[in-house]
Amino acid sequence: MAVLPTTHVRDTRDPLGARGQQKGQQTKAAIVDAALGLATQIGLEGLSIGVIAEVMQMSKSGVFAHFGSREELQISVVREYHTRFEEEVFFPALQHPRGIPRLRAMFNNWMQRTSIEIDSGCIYISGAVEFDDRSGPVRDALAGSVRTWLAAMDRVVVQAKEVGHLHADADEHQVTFEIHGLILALHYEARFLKSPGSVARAHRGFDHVLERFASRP
Amino acid sequence: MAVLPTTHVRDTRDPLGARGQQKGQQTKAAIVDAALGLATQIGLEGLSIGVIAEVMQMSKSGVFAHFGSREELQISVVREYHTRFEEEVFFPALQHPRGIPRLRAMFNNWMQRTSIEIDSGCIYISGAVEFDDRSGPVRDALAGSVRTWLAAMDRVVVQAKEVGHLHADADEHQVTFEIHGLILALHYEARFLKSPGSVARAHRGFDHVLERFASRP
DNA sequence: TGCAAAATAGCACGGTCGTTCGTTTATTAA
DNA sequence: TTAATAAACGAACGACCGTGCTATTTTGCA
Repeated sequence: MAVLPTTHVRDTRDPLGARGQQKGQQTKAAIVDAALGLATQIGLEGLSIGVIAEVMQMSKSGVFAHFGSREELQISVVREYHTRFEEEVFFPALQHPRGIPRLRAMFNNWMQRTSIEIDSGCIYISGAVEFDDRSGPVRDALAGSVRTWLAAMDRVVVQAKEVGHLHADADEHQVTFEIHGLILALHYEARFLKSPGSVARAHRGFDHVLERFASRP
Repeated sequence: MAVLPTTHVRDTRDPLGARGQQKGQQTKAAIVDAALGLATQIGLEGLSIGVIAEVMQMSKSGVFAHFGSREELQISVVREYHTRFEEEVFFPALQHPRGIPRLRAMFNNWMQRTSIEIDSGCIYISGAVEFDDRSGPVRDALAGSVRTWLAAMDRVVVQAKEVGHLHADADEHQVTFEIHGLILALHYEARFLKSPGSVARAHRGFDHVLERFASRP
């Protein structure tokens, strides 16, 4: 069953690149996209193949065949979310110079995304609750993504120490922990409690963290 | 169906007090207790009457009859959680003098409870995710409980300003917001990510909040 | 002790779920 | 154009769910 190279160039399309996907790959991507949209609202556990099929105007079995199991579908959604999070929050912040500018950019991007997610929900937060005492590949994928992201935050804080913006004995995990708390409080109070003013409070909280850990000249 | 007073003392039992419940009330309380235990682990939405019946060694319909609907059962669980939260976190803190001592006691009790809930889960947190974009009586009960609790925190912060422990222009909502964030970060990083050292970080975060808002002599 | 009322059980219904399987249609490469 | 392959469908399954009925058992009071 080895795939042998053909003697001719495969049509005008490129074999794997840009838009040269097989029909199935396109459909699968569209399903994941739709599923991600649903999952942000009703959670990963709320995902049902029937509902997705309805949204996609496909049969249940048609959707199912692309993944082989509901779990695999959930994992695909987590991976897609991870990619988008990176693209929206992490990479753009790298444009800013190391230290507080980059840290602030990262927080702002994160805030920006969380603010949008006040309406749509965040699977890093809902997923944490849904899978906090379970085990299995979905949980592993989710926790892996979040740990990767928090570790990236840690590195940015370390850089801020290295360039002298934050004082040298600041614990990067402590800084990240407190910032993470602000994001979680924002999500909780704005999305669940519908408290007005939460966004401003998160921003002020971030300033407080910077003040606390800034290097005193 | 008015309950008329009997001419004789009702047996040796007191009519409504301590343990003098009708059999049904006792059973109902036991069901709510079991359901609360389950809900902290698998969430309010994860509650199923069948599983509760199994735990209680009763029939599904026997359990069901006490509540009339699954929703009513969920609300009973929320109310029970509210009561216990008050008893464990709020009331004991009132023993401490107003100002920072009481605020600290309240945070410590909250932390204590959250630390335990690293194993068992917290329905104020899981419930927020499960019901954040839904409406209905369960959501209302949950949001009401949480708002009551956060408002109590606000009052304690205001008192701390009044007695001069925190500076007068500190915004109590900001203080509560940041403290809430610490609790949420603790729950997230300890329960979901299993990161060691989270409890210490939450405590240090609380100290930072106090430093930030303490009145400078 | 007897009797009404309360508590619990048993059973079935309609519904949704993930998954399986055989079939049919659409796509792709020769 | 054709033959092989991929993709999608449709129907059915077993399991679990909340809930509504009607018996049956248990309880509590006279």
